[in-house]
Amino acid sequence: MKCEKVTKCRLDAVADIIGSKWNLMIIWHLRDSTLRFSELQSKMCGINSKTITKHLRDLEKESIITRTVFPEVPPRVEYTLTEPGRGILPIIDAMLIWGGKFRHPVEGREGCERNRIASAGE
Amino acid sequence: MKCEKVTKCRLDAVADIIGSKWNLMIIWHLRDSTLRFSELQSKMCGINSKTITKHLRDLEKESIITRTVFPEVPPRVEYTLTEPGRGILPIIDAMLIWGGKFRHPVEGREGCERNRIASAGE
DNA sequence: CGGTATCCCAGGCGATACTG
DNA sequence: CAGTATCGCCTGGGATACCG
Repeated sequence: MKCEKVTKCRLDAVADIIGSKWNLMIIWHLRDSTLRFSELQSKMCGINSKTITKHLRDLEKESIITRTVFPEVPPRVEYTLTEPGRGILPIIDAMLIWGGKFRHPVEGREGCERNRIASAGE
Repeated sequence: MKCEKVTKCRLDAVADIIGSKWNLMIIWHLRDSTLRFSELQSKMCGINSKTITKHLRDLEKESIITRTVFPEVPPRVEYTLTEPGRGILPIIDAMLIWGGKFRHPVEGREGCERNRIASAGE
């Protein structure tokens, strides 16, 4: 039976990486600077450490980011985009542009749902 | 606390559409022709009708595809990409190109996981 | 600090059956 | 043909707690 087009399956594979919200965000946040675990976590609306770890590991496995551990006393781990990883940036840009063109601007006031509760009083 | 960048949240929204494997595939298959429900379904490794229906409805709601019902005796429903929808095509292209550049070609023999079972031998 | 382990629920998706 | 309904598994991901 098999799928009639390989294209589709390729797409399928690529979508596993590009298709994940979290992956996209990690890559995006790493766009112009190396970040540490905690920095990433806080930038991403306080995403769960379990979740972020998983995606970080995936991206590392896919050679999209590199993970550097500094064996210091207060442990430090830094994440950086690799070259292949940087190749995704233009794609994200395109997505954002598309979003800007066809979707209503979304003022930004609503932020992400995840910390609407946290910012409660706000 | 709030996310420091709106960009991220935008990305989040766009990822809801572009970030879904199925959505991507539907859009891709519609790239150069209108297709009927069953055509789409068979092109996509025999994806479940429930699943495909859901995504089709989502995309329709987002004005990425249009759904045309022909009130004929054997019912016919056709799906077509809208203009905004076509705007996603270049992005998918970029994804595919990226995939081709940085990931090993993936000969295609493995097809999609979903019917590896069907092709058993593996 | 940077995780891992555990629990748990909501949702995604497949299979199957049924309908207009 | 083009769905909808139901069931049931599995993963994603949040919360919490603990560790090197």
